[in-house]
Amino acid sequence: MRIGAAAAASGCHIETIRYYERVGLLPHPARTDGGYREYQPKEVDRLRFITRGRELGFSLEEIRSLLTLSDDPALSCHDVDQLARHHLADIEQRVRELRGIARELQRTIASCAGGKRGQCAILGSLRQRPTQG
Amino acid sequence: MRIGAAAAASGCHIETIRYYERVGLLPHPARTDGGYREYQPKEVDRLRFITRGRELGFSLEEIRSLLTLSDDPALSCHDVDQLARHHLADIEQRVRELRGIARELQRTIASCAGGKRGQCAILGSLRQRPTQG
DNA sequence: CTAAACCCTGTAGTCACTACAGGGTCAAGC
DNA sequence: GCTTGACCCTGTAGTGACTACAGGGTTTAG
Repeated sequence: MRIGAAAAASGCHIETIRYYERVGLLPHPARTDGGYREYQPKEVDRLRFITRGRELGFSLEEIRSLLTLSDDPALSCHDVDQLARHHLADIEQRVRELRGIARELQRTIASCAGGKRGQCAILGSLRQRPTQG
Repeated sequence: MRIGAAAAASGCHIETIRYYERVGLLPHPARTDGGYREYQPKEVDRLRFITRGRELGFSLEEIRSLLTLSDDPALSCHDVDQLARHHLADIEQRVRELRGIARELQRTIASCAGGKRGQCAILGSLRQRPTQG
């Protein structure tokens, strides 16, 4: 199939597919006489693997590792597990940080209380050092 | 004060200060005879406002808006409030997404169960479509 | 035969920095 | 006066993961 169909099958933009090829995540596919990329089912599977990994928030480098592990016939499940756990820990850390930020914003917005006067609590909070709590 | 001191006072890297100046978030400061940037307290305050906004996850464009609103003598508190609420909604959306990803990863990791056999549940999950749940 | 849909390459833009090369300035110590 | 080192300057290029575009070529349907 050609790149448009591969894009439709994988939920990945055409430009992104070419980008993945450029950075070496996808092999160079065969070409038609007219110079069009011609993808085999196996290559589309690989592309889906990548997009799925992206959906799960893995970086392209992490996906590169996962692909290497996946290609390995003597499948080292332990390495995959380690990578996934590490990634999970990263995500959980990000969630904690964002929740902290959200709490602080909520507090700031609440203290604004529709104030019609010249003193804006939100701007005031930005002018100050972070509240520790 | 010079840029190094301004960096220390604001918790912002020297290169980042120059970058903010380049993109127009900070005014061009006065220069010493030797060509060094010379910052006034007011400019350091502005820099702190920016770094604080970044800590709260505002984009530089959002901070640009906040600075404009902050500079406005007829302070439009409503606009500030709207911007902050919108930003909060963005963050909460991001947290929901990340939590969804974390849940899915947890499930996948759990189903791996230290398997010593050739079938890795994590890689298997990546080879498939997203689970809908 | 023509128009539209599809595809190609190569380059540059996005965001918010960060790193570097290759210089200049300034203060302290000898 | 001279050297050493800390500090600063400009300009450019790199990061990650794309995205957008210019300026072309190919294929297919009517």
